[in-house]
Amino acid sequence: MPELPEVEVIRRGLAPRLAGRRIVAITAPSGKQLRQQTPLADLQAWLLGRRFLQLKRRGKYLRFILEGDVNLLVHLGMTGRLLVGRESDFHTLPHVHLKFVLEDGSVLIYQDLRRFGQVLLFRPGEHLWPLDRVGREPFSRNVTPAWLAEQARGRSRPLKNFLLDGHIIAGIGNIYACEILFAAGLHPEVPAGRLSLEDWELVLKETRRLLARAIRRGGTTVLNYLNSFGETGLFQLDLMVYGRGGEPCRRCGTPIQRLVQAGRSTFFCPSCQKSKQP
DNA sequence: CACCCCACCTGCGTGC
DNA sequence: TGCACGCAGGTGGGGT
Repeated sequence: MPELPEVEVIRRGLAPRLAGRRIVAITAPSGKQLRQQTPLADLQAWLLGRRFLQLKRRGKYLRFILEGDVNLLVHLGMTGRLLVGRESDFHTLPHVHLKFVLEDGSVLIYQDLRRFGQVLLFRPGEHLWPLDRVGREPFSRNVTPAWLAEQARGRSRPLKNFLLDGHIIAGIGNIYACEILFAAGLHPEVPAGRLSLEDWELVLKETRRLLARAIRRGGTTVLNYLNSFGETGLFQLDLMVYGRGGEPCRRCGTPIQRLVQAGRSTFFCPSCQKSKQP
Protein backbone atom coordinates (compact mmCIF):
# COMPACT_ATOMS: atom_id res chain seq x y z
CA MET A 1 0.00 0.00 0.00
CA PRO A 2 0.75 3.48 0.38
CA GLU A 3 4.12 4.13 1.91
CA LEU A 4 5.20 7.39 3.53
CA PRO A 5 5.13 9.53 0.35
CA GLU A 6 1.67 8.37 -0.69
CA VAL A 7 0.26 8.91 2.80
CA GLU A 8 1.81 12.38 2.89
CA VAL A 9 0.35 13.26 -0.52
CA ILE A 10 -3.06 12.13 0.71
CA ARG A 11 -2.65 14.20 3.86
CA ARG A 12 -1.80 17.33 1.92
CA GLY A 13 -4.75 16.84 -0.41
CA LEU A 14 -7.22 16.11 2.32
CA ALA A 15 -6.29 18.69 4.94
CA PRO A 16 -7.69 21.81 3.21
CA ARG A 17 -10.85 19.97 2.21
CA LEU A 18 -11.60 18.90 5.76
CA ALA A 19 -10.38 21.71 8.01
CA GLY A 20 -13.27 23.31 9.84
CA ARG A 21 -15.88 21.00 8.31
CA ARG A 22 -18.45 19.30 10.51
CA ILE A 23 -19.43 15.64 10.15
CA VAL A 24 -23.19 15.28 9.77
CA ALA A 25 -23.56 11.59 8.91
CA ILE A 26 -21.50 8.39 8.95
CA THR A 27 -22.46 5.17 7.21
CA ALA A 28 -20.80 1.81 6.49
CA PRO A 29 -21.92 0.98 2.94
CA SER A 30 -20.15 -2.39 2.59
CA GLY A 31 -21.12 -3.63 6.02
CA LYS A 32 -17.70 -5.30 6.27
CA GLN A 33 -15.13 -4.77 8.99
CA LEU A 34 -11.52 -3.78 8.50
CA ARG A 35 -8.66 -5.59 10.20
CA GLN A 36 -9.02 -3.19 13.09
CA GLN A 37 -11.98 -0.88 13.27
CA THR A 38 -13.99 0.96 15.88
CA PRO A 39 -17.66 -0.11 15.62
CA LEU A 40 -19.84 2.20 13.52
CA ALA A 41 -22.07 3.08 16.48
CA ASP A 42 -19.07 4.38 18.44
CA LEU A 43 -17.83 6.38 15.46
CA GLN A 44 -21.26 7.96 15.16
CA ALA A 45 -21.53 8.61 18.88
CA TRP A 46 -18.20 10.43 19.05
CA LEU A 47 -17.81 12.03 15.64
CA LEU A 48 -21.22 13.29 14.60
CA GLY A 49 -21.50 17.04 14.95
CA ARG A 50 -17.76 17.55 15.40
CA ARG A 51 -15.48 19.55 13.12
CA PHE A 52 -12.17 18.39 11.70
CA LEU A 53 -9.40 20.59 13.04
CA GLN A 54 -6.09 19.15 11.86
CA LEU A 55 -4.67 16.26 9.88
CA LYS A 56 -1.27 14.87 10.81
CA ARG A 57 0.85 11.99 9.62
CA ARG A 58 2.96 9.64 11.72
CA GLY A 59 4.74 6.96 9.71
CA LYS A 60 2.00 5.52 7.53
CA TYR A 61 -0.77 6.56 9.93
CA LEU A 62 -3.03 9.53 9.36
CA ARG A 63 -4.27 11.23 12.50
CA PHE A 64 -7.47 13.23 12.19
CA ILE A 65 -7.82 15.63 15.11
CA LEU A 66 -11.36 16.74 15.81
CA GLU A 67 -13.00 19.14 18.20
CA GLY A 68 -13.06 18.16 21.84
CA ASP A 69 -9.81 16.14 21.79
CA VAL A 70 -11.28 13.33 19.72
CA ASN A 71 -8.82 11.56 17.41
CA LEU A 72 -9.30 9.22 14.48
CA LEU A 73 -6.32 7.13 13.39
CA VAL A 74 -6.42 5.72 9.87
CA HIS A 75 -3.98 3.24 8.37
CA LEU A 76 -4.50 2.35 4.73
CA GLY A 77 -2.94 -1.12 4.83
CA MET A 78 -2.16 -2.36 1.32
CA THR A 79 -5.11 -1.08 -0.67
CA GLY A 80 -6.83 1.58 1.40
CA ARG A 81 -7.87 4.88 -0.17
CA LEU A 82 -9.29 8.07 1.25
CA LEU A 83 -11.24 10.02 -1.33
CA VAL A 84 -13.12 13.30 -1.16
CA GLY A 85 -15.83 14.38 -3.53
CA ARG A 86 -19.56 14.59 -4.04
CA GLU A 87 -21.87 11.84 -2.91
CA SER A 88 -22.71 11.00 -6.53
CA ASP A 89 -19.03 10.42 -7.41
CA PHE A 90 -18.94 7.26 -5.34
CA HIS A 91 -22.32 5.71 -6.02
CA THR A 92 -21.00 2.70 -7.90
CA LEU A 93 -17.62 2.41 -6.19
CA PRO A 94 -17.09 -1.02 -4.60
CA HIS A 95 -15.38 -1.76 -1.26
CA VAL A 96 -16.46 1.45 0.40
CA HIS A 97 -16.39 0.67 4.11
CA LEU A 98 -16.98 4.10 5.61
CA LYS A 99 -18.61 7.26 4.35
CA PHE A 100 -18.45 10.56 6.24
CA VAL A 101 -20.89 13.20 5.03
CA LEU A 102 -19.79 16.75 5.77
CA GLU A 103 -22.00 19.73 6.36
CA ASP A 104 -21.15 21.33 3.02
CA GLY A 105 -22.48 18.23 1.25
CA SER A 106 -19.08 16.80 0.35
CA VAL A 107 -18.17 13.29 1.44
CA LEU A 108 -15.01 11.56 2.63
CA ILE A 109 -14.90 7.85 1.93
CA TYR A 110 -12.64 5.07 3.09
CA GLN A 111 -12.30 2.40 0.41
CA ASP A 112 -10.20 -0.73 0.88
CA LEU A 113 -10.29 -3.73 -1.41
CA ARG A 114 -8.33 -6.08 0.84
CA ARG A 115 -9.46 -4.58 4.16
CA PHE A 116 -6.03 -4.68 5.80
CA GLY A 117 -6.51 -1.12 6.96
CA GLN A 118 -7.39 0.34 10.34
CA VAL A 119 -9.82 3.03 11.44
CA LEU A 120 -9.61 3.61 15.17
CA LEU A 121 -11.32 6.20 17.32
CA PHE A 122 -9.75 7.66 20.45
CA ARG A 123 -11.92 9.48 22.96
CA PRO A 124 -10.70 12.55 24.86
CA GLY A 125 -7.62 11.73 26.88
CA GLU A 126 -7.26 8.24 25.44
CA HIS A 127 -3.75 7.18 24.52
CA LEU A 128 -3.05 6.66 20.82
CA TRP A 129 -1.36 3.33 21.43
CA PRO A 130 -0.81 2.28 17.79
CA LEU A 131 1.64 5.16 17.46
CA ASP A 132 3.79 3.76 20.27
CA ARG A 133 5.22 1.13 17.93
CA VAL A 134 5.93 3.51 15.08
CA GLY A 135 9.63 4.16 14.57
CA ARG A 136 11.35 7.49 13.99
CA GLU A 137 10.41 9.78 11.13
CA PRO A 138 13.00 9.64 8.34
CA PHE A 139 13.11 13.44 8.09
CA SER A 140 13.42 13.95 11.82
CA ARG A 141 16.66 15.30 13.25
CA ASN A 142 16.75 12.40 15.69
CA VAL A 143 17.49 10.09 12.77
CA THR A 144 21.23 10.32 12.16
CA PRO A 145 23.82 8.02 10.61
CA ALA A 146 25.17 7.32 14.08
CA TRP A 147 21.74 6.40 15.41
CA LEU A 148 21.14 4.07 12.46
CA ALA A 149 24.52 2.42 13.00
CA GLU A 150 23.66 1.99 16.66
CA GLN A 151 20.29 0.42 15.82
CA ALA A 152 21.95 -1.97 13.38
CA ARG A 153 24.88 -2.91 15.57
CA GLY A 154 25.23 -6.66 15.94
CA ARG A 155 22.25 -7.32 13.67
CA SER A 156 22.51 -10.09 11.13
CA ARG A 157 19.27 -9.35 9.34
CA PRO A 158 19.53 -8.21 5.74
CA LEU A 159 19.71 -4.46 5.15
CA LYS A 160 16.49 -4.61 3.10
CA ASN A 161 14.57 -6.04 6.07
CA PHE A 162 16.12 -3.47 8.39
CA LEU A 163 14.89 -0.60 6.17
CA LEU A 164 11.46 -2.21 5.95
CA ASP A 165 11.12 -2.46 9.73
CA GLY A 166 8.74 0.33 10.66
CA HIS A 167 9.62 0.04 14.34
CA ILE A 168 13.04 1.50 13.55
CA ILE A 169 12.48 4.02 10.72
CA ALA A 170 8.83 4.67 9.95
CA GLY A 171 7.26 4.88 6.54
CA ILE A 172 9.59 2.94 4.25
CA GLY A 173 7.77 0.14 2.45
CA ASN A 174 8.75 -2.40 -0.15
CA ILE A 175 8.99 -0.05 -3.11
CA TYR A 176 11.13 2.61 -1.48
CA ALA A 177 13.31 0.08 0.37
CA CYS A 178 14.31 -1.40 -3.01
CA GLU A 179 14.83 2.03 -4.57
CA ILE A 180 16.91 3.34 -1.66
CA LEU A 181 19.24 0.35 -1.83
CA PHE A 182 19.73 0.83 -5.55
CA ALA A 183 20.42 4.53 -5.10
CA ALA A 184 22.97 3.73 -2.39
CA GLY A 185 24.58 0.96 -4.44
CA LEU A 186 24.15 -1.52 -1.57
CA HIS A 187 23.24 -5.18 -1.87
CA PRO A 188 19.87 -5.96 -0.22
CA GLU A 189 21.25 -9.01 1.56
CA VAL A 190 24.14 -7.33 3.36
CA PRO A 191 23.76 -7.85 7.10
CA ALA A 192 22.66 -4.49 8.51
CA GLY A 193 25.32 -4.68 11.19
CA ARG A 194 28.11 -4.73 8.66
CA LEU A 195 27.57 -1.21 7.32
CA SER A 196 30.06 1.53 8.13
CA LEU A 197 29.10 4.99 9.33
CA GLU A 198 29.78 6.25 5.80
CA ASP A 199 27.36 3.65 4.44
CA TRP A 200 24.67 4.87 6.84
CA GLU A 201 25.30 8.46 5.80
CA LEU A 202 24.66 7.44 2.22
CA VAL A 203 21.58 5.37 3.09
CA LEU A 204 20.05 8.25 5.03
CA LYS A 205 20.85 10.78 2.32
CA GLU A 206 19.26 8.62 -0.38
CA THR A 207 16.27 7.78 1.82
CA ARG A 208 15.49 11.45 2.31
CA ARG A 209 16.18 12.36 -1.30
CA LEU A 210 13.91 9.64 -2.71
CA LEU A 211 11.07 10.13 -0.24
CA ALA A 212 11.10 13.88 -0.82
CA ARG A 213 11.14 13.46 -4.58
CA ALA A 214 8.30 10.92 -4.42
CA ILE A 215 6.19 13.36 -2.41
CA ARG A 216 6.83 16.08 -4.98
CA ARG A 217 5.86 13.65 -7.75
CA GLY A 218 2.59 12.76 -6.04
CA GLY A 219 3.62 9.27 -4.93
CA THR A 220 3.96 5.98 -6.79
CA THR A 221 1.11 4.23 -8.56
CA VAL A 222 1.97 0.61 -9.35
CA LEU A 223 -1.38 -1.07 -8.85
CA ASN A 224 -4.17 1.08 -7.63
CA TYR A 225 -2.85 3.89 -5.50
CA LEU A 226 -4.78 7.14 -5.92
CA ASN A 227 -4.49 10.38 -4.01
CA SER A 228 -7.49 11.95 -2.31
CA PHE A 229 -8.71 13.38 -5.62
CA GLY A 230 -8.57 10.01 -7.38
CA GLU A 231 -5.39 10.85 -9.29
CA THR A 232 -2.39 8.57 -9.85
CA GLY A 233 1.16 9.45 -8.81
CA LEU A 234 4.15 9.93 -11.08
CA PHE A 235 7.05 8.45 -9.14
CA GLN A 236 6.55 5.08 -10.87
CA LEU A 237 8.26 6.77 -13.83
CA ASP A 238 11.35 7.17 -11.65
CA LEU A 239 11.50 3.58 -10.41
CA MET A 240 14.92 2.06 -11.14
CA VAL A 241 14.36 -1.49 -9.86
CA TYR A 242 11.00 -2.09 -8.20
CA GLY A 243 8.78 -4.33 -10.31
CA ARG A 244 11.44 -4.56 -13.05
CA GLY A 245 12.62 -8.16 -12.58
CA GLY A 246 14.30 -9.43 -15.78
CA GLU A 247 14.35 -6.00 -17.39
CA PRO A 248 17.64 -4.23 -18.10
CA CYS A 249 19.02 -1.96 -15.40
CA ARG A 250 18.33 1.64 -16.36
CA ARG A 251 21.88 2.53 -15.40
CA CYS A 252 24.04 -0.37 -16.68
CA GLY A 253 21.81 -2.73 -18.67
CA THR A 254 22.33 -5.79 -16.47
CA PRO A 255 19.06 -7.69 -15.94
CA ILE A 256 17.35 -6.70 -12.69
CA GLN A 257 17.11 -9.64 -10.31
CA ARG A 258 14.23 -10.56 -8.05
CA LEU A 259 14.61 -12.38 -4.77
CA VAL A 260 12.37 -12.99 -1.78
CA GLN A 261 13.34 -11.65 1.64
CA ALA A 262 11.12 -12.15 4.68
CA GLY A 263 8.33 -13.09 2.32
CA ARG A 264 8.54 -9.94 0.19
CA SER A 265 9.91 -9.42 -3.29
CA THR A 266 13.19 -7.54 -3.54
CA PHE A 267 14.40 -6.13 -6.84
CA PHE A 268 18.02 -5.12 -7.34
CA CYS A 269 20.77 -4.73 -9.90
CA PRO A 270 23.52 -7.28 -9.21
CA SER A 271 26.03 -5.07 -10.96
CA CYS A 272 25.20 -1.64 -9.51
CA GLN A 273 24.57 -2.90 -5.97
CA LYS A 274 27.73 -4.56 -4.84
CA SER A 275 29.62 -1.96 -2.87
CA LYS A 276 28.86 -4.36 0.03
CA GLN A 277 28.22 -8.05 -0.50
CA PRO A 278 26.15 -10.41 1.69
C1' DC B 1 15.81 -11.14 22.05
C1' DA B 2 16.25 -11.46 16.94
C1' DC B 3 14.42 -13.07 13.06
C1' DC B 4 11.16 -15.31 9.83
C1' DC B 5 6.70 -17.18 8.42
C1' DC B 6 2.13 -16.65 7.99
C1' DA B 7 -2.41 -15.02 8.16
C1' DC B 8 -5.44 -11.46 7.24
C1' DC B 9 -8.45 -10.32 2.18
C1' DT B 10 -9.67 -9.66 -2.85
C1' DG B 11 -8.55 -9.39 -7.61
C1' DC B 12 -5.67 -9.87 -11.60
C1' DG B 13 -2.39 -11.87 -14.81
C1' DT B 14 -0.33 -16.16 -16.42
C1' DG B 15 -0.01 -20.72 -17.97
C1' DC B 16 -2.06 -25.11 -18.69
C1' DT C 1 -13.37 -20.64 -21.54
C1' DG C 2 -12.10 -22.35 -16.96
C1' DC C 3 -9.23 -23.16 -13.27
C1' DA C 4 -5.18 -23.19 -10.27
C1' DC C 5 -1.54 -20.63 -8.84
C1' DG C 6 1.38 -16.78 -7.76
C1' DC C 7 1.53 -12.24 -6.69
C1' DA C 8 0.28 -7.47 -4.78
C1' DG C 9 2.14 -0.90 -1.51
C1' DG C 10 1.47 -3.64 5.56
C1' DT C 11 1.42 -5.37 10.06
C1' DG C 12 1.46 -8.15 14.20
C1' DG C 13 1.20 -12.69 16.43
C1' DG C 14 3.43 -16.76 17.10
C1' DG C 15 7.03 -20.15 16.27
C1' DT C 16 12.02 -21.26 15.95
